[in-house]
Amino acid sequence: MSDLTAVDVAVSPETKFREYLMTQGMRLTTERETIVREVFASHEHFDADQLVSRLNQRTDGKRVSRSTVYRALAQLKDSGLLRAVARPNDREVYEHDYGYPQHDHLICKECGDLIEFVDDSLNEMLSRVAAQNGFRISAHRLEVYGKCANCCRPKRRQRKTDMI
Amino acid sequence: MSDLTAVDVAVSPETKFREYLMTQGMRLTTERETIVREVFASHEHFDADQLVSRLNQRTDGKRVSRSTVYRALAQLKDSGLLRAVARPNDREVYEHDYGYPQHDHLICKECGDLIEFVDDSLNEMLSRVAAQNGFRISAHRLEVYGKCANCCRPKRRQRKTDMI
DNA sequence: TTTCGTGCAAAGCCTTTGCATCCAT
DNA sequence: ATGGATGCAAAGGCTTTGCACGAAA
Repeated sequence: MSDLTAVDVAVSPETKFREYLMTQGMRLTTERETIVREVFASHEHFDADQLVSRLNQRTDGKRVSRSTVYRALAQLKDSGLLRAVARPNDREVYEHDYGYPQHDHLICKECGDLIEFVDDSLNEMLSRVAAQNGFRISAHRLEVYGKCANCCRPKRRQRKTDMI
Repeated sequence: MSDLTAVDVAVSPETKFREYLMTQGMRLTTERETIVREVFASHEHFDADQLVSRLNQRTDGKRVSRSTVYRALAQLKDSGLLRAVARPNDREVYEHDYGYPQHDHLICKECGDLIEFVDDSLNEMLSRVAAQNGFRISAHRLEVYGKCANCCRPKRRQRKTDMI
């Protein structure tokens, strides 16, 4: 992800997941633990398929079936550990919703890059609008589409990370 | 839709659609014309399936196949006449993007109602963020999830349009 | 005639689910 | 022993596409 600062959290994702599962009469199985760890091993955005691939590449034999991954993703979302942020290619894209500050995204239509940003005035605006409509907000999703700085500039060839 | 005021437009949706199609070397066929008219006959949000149903209920024999509807929706989107606004039940939901002011939505998780709103500070914020990131915005989608006024209040039974 | 469009049915794609087997308590 | 969990394969649900026929220029 970008340069947003991680937030201090009291307990690890595994623990938080276990606590959630317990409230649902479920257990933190080996598979589910493997998945949470893999999910929180990196701050990148990912979709179900990418997660499955990452799990399949493991050499420690801790593979998990696709079904279990999908089931776990739903549980991670319900537990507040993950959040669905976009659906670029008809695939749900997830990101950490635990230990990470709330933010929104600029989405480049050319290279698909997701740029995170935070702006307080958005929340002020949302509160105002909610009040005006007697609406009780539980969440929001703001996706800003366009062209990122890199894709905007005149290109000889496309350069990914420039300025070396 | 809600109480947003329609914007004056120079040409009809049909005309605008025809113009777009011509630039693509396509024609405004009877089917496509039937679809644009049906789409712009009402300001409600709709999904592909609802549009197909509306077209199937016609008694004037002007029915259109599902494939053609899907193809036309893509063209209407490309032409700037329609915009995809949400995807509540895995169905893409569309609304008019022509002759209607730009706005965003409060989406009630209980009853599924879409409430439109406009707030200038959002655009100010977006411009600022875009500038900071060297990002060129082409569009945005803001979905605010929660509970609408109607669903919030203590209910004996659920009432749709109250206060009679 | 030639190109574009339509309709039908089949295929695609991501995701969900039925079901038999397994595992931990 | 027992209820939840996993994996596989099949089913689902929306959307897209191949293809032959039809219509307009």
